[in-house]
Amino acid sequence: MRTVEAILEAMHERGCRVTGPRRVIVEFVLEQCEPFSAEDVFRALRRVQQTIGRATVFRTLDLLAELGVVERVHHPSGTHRYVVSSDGHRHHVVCIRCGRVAEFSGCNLEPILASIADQTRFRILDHWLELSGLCQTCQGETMAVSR
Amino acid sequence: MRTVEAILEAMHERGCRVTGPRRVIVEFVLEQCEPFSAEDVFRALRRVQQTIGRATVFRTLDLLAELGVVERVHHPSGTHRYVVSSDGHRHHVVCIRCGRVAEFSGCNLEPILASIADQTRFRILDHWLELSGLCQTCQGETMAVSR
DNA sequence: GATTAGTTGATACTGAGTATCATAAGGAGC
DNA sequence: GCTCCTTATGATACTCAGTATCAACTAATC
Repeated sequence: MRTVEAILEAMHERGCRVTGPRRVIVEFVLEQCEPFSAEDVFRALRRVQQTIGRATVFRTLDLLAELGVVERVHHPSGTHRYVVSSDGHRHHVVCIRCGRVAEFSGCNLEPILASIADQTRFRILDHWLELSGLCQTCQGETMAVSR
Repeated sequence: MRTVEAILEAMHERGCRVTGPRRVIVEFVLEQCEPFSAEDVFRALRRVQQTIGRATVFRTLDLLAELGVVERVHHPSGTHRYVVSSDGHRHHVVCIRCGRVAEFSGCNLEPILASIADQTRFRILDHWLELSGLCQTCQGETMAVSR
């Protein structure tokens, strides 16, 4: 797990300035354990620091994505979410009822990717596996209330 | 490959009306062999039929997605694209340079999904595997022009 | 042909994200 | 600590994708 200071240091090494707003955003982002939108960050920080600008939030999240601190996740709505990237390669399952997200590791897609590369003649550089379903809680509820 | 008439018939069976705009949109969609945005459809059809409305295009594409005629694909920009779906369960590889899309079948994810369900306690209902990379043509080009 | 419920298109709106630009402030060098 | 230069900021206005509304229209059933 990276610390706020380590991330700000990485920014500095990259030739970026360590500013108040960036520090506040990094601190906020590291506290999140669920995916969040830029708007979430903006709204939460507005409550703490009235003056922070929307553009700054977007810019800083872009920077954090470039630094590998967060990852952009596509949301079915078509908007971006961000997740703090943990070590290793991870994916998410989204609950279609309550929106809860679970992470899982070890997707072991390599053999599949190899056969696809073969089939399509593409060089596969990235993959995005997104699952949806019902979390444990909502499984119970849907027994009663059928959808 | 489905025909325009078969699709309009499916709409009718579903209790939807077969209207002029829907016919025009279905005809246009079936001609596409590359992914397209709703805006693409709107602009192309506006040239042919001045009066078609933006909302109608979005609504009809939604309907076609429900009927399984087209599939929604996420685009790195965060907007939706549509592709005409062929038979069976298929996924796509999108070229990050030219936007070309290749389909592939036989994703064989079942063992992986089972282990994920086990790990997360979710009941997995749907999965979405989307790959990005370089198509054969762009692989050649990037050798010369490094990115 | 009359009826009626689904569909349309114009319009205005929302929400995410970007462009612009004058002002503020980090930090390197002294 | 101070200066200066450059980057970063935030307010604002904008774009773009997609949605909501609603009166007018029309497909399809009788």
